Amino acid sequence: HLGNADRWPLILTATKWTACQIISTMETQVSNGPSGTSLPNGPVISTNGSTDDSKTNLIVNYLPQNMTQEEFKSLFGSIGEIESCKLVRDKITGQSLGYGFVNYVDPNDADKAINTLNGLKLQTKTIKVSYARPSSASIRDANLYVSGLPKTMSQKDMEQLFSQYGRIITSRILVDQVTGISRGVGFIRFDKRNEAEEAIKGLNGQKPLGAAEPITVKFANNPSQKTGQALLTQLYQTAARRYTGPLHHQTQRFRLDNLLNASYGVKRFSPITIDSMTSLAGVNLTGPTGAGWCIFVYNLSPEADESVLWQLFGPFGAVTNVKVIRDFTTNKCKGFGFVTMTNYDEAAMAIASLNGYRLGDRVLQVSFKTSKQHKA
DNA sequence: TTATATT
Repeated sequence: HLGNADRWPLILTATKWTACQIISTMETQVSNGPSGTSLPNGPVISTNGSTDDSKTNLIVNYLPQNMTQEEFKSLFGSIGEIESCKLVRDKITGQSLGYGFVNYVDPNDADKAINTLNGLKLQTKTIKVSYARPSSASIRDANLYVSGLPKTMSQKDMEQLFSQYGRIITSRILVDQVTGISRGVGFIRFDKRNEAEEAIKGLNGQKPLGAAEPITVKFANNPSQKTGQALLTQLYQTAARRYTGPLHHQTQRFRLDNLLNASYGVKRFSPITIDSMTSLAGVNLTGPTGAGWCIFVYNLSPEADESVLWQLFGPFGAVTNVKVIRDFTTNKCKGFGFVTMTNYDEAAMAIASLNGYRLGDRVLQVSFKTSKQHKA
C-alpha cells in the first residue's frame, strides 16, 4: 500500500482533528532493585562467559520527548564512566520512545545515578532512574488497562487489589486535569506477563470490595505496535505542527541546562554543553528533472531505505518515485536520496516541513533538486 | 487506552 501515496492525504485528513486530551496522572515510583545476590564491585563474569550487569545497568523512564542521545549520554556520563547507553527510539520514525538504558562500568556509579538523578525534573517530565531488570520475553507486554474503577479508589487501593497477583512495577490512575478527580481508569504494569494474565482472570468483571460496578481489566494497548496508518498520522501531525509553527531549523545546539531550566529552576549538577550539529557540506546534484518535482534529501543514515522516504513524504501528497543512493560495494546509503512528487504545492509543503526535520539523531536537509554541476 | 518499561 506504500505505493498509493496519493491517497494518504485523504486518509490522514480524517484523523487530523482528533482532540488531544491532557490528562494528569499519579505515578508510583517502584524501585526495581538489582536482582541476584550481592557481589563485590566490578563486572561479574559468569561461568558461561556472559556479564552480569544487574548492578550496573539502569533503565531511565519518562525522558522528555525532545531529549537526544547526546544529551542523554551527557547527563548520565556526568555521574561516572559509562560502558554503554542507548536512548530507545522508534525504528521507523526515529522518535524517542521516552526511555533509555545506561550501563555503567562501576556499580557504585549506577547507585549514585539513581540517588542523584531519579526524580530529576526535565521540562515537564520527572525522570525515573532504576535498575533494569534482566531482559526477557517474560517481562514484556505486562501492562494492564483497568476501567470502571470507583472514583473513590486511590492508586494505593488499586495496587493493593492487584498486588495479590504479582509484583507491580508501575501503577497509575488517570485523573481529570481540571478537577483532579479520578476518571475511573488506570494502568498496572506487572513484573511478569503471566502475573498480568492471572490478574485479568481474577479481577476482570469483578466488583472491588463494596463497589457498585464491576471493573474491566485487560492488556493495555501497546504503543510500540502502531498500525501503519497511525504511524503516518503521527508523521503527518508532526509535519503539520512544524508547518504552522515557526520554522526553527537555524541552529541545533543542545544544552542540557535548557532542559533543566525549563522545569522548576532547579539545577542539580553543572550543566554540560553539547554541540551535536556537525557542519554540513553543500551538496548539489546534476541531471535534468523528469516528470514531477524532484526533491533532494540529505543526511539520511547509512541504513536508510526507500520505505523511510515513502513514509516521510507520502503524507504530503502524491509521491511517484523515491530513491536512496547507495554505495556500490557496501550497499549502504551514501547519505542522500531523491523523491519525486507530482504537485508543486505538495512538494513545497513537504520541503518546508521536512527540511530541518530530526530523523533519529540526524537533521535532514530537504530542498528541490538543483542542477548545479559541482558542489562548492 | 497514558506519551512511550526491556536495548
